[in-house]
Amino acid sequence: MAWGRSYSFPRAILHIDGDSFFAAVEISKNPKLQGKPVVTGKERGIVSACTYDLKARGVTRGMQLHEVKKIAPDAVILPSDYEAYCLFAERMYAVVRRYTPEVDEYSIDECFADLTGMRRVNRMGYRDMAVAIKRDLQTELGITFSVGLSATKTLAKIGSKWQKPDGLTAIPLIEAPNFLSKVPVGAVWGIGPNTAAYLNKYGIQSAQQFVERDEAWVRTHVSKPIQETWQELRGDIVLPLQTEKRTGYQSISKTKTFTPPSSDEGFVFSQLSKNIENACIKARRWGLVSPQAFFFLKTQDFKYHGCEITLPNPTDVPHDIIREVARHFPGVFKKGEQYRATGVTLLKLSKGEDVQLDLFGTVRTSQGLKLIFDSIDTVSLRYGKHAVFLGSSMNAMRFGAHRGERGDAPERTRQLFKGETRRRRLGIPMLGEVT
DNA sequence: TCTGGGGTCCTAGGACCC
DNA sequence: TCTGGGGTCCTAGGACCC
Repeated sequence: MAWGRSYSFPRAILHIDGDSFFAAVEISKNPKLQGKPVVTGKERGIVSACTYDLKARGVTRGMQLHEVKKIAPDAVILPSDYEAYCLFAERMYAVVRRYTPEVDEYSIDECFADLTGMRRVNRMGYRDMAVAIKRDLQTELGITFSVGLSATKTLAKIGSKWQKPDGLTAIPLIEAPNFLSKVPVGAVWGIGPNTAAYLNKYGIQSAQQFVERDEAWVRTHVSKPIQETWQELRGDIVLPLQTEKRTGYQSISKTKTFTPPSSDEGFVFSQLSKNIENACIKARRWGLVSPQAFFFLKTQDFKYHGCEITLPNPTDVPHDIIREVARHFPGVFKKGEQYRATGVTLLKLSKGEDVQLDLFGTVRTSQGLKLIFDSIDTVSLRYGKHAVFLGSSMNAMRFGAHRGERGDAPERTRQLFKGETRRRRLGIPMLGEVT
């Protein structure tokens, strides 16, 4: 059995969680903010992250920023700076890698590390390693972290959550029952509200009560992911660390809420096309192509109406997708309905076979660009200037010329479209002309 | 939870085939 | 035409996470 590979003895898994990460990065970037109540998420109008003093005053994630201002007029509200957060995340991973190569870059503000077998190399025990890593992170990043040390990812997560911010909690297996009896089962990583309610029905309130169920019960009563959680809580590793870098995505989605909501068909479609463009930008960045996409419209009462479409060929070009979406859009859009958001998901992504096309990379890129602009033009033509936020004179071009006016308000556009069938309005019969 | 955006995996059940 | 049994593939939808 290879040293360090066997899971038959307990392992030392660390979970590291940045405290109010985005807000903390902002403060680290700009020390003048030190000690001030900081909120990020300005661009979305809701709280992405906030400092602990604000949490203590009742500010929560997702809260509307105008609510925040009422509670805390002194709050410093900043837009998100994802580049900085990514940079800090990279620095976090790098610090941890000084102690072990086995690092799982779980998310932008969290990671797992397997310290097993590193005691000789680092000349210290596991707990001391956790202390040292935490200290290094704080010194070098100027941010505090909460850390959990235990035998599995799930248990380490419970540890890092145990004391926040700036905590360090080790849960040796022998002490696990004590800890787990104080943890509500719904607070366990992987057990959401639905599963928690389900387990409660069987008299399971604490994580420990779940652990105490026997294997037969678990096999027959909960799904595979929850069975795995059960094993992890008992100290058996079933969720190994993921130490490989991400190479792509299974799916890419883009959604955007607009306020106020709209019942204007052209406007809603234009939002969708914008999302498609953005999704394609991301797909191209990763060299991925999609053979299938899903789009949806979200009504004001948060109902989703959508449609899955098969693309003529795997693609990363918005033009290809917008064309197909336009075909199915009229079947999904309901007149008079108020929509608050649209979204698109590119599905079943695979690597575009551009490996040998690299030679023609520039050609390919410029073709792509051309097509993108083609599609922008196409959409602008069909759906009005709202379709993309560049062309300002579409309605003038298509309708204004003979009407001697420009229709820019959604209501106006609707008036202009009066008398035409929806299909006609959406320009479907003209697809051939534009391509 | 009066609700933003981006992901992953699992499962039940239908379609289809022998 | 009806009946039985069993396998695989696919999809819609659920649940969860950050």
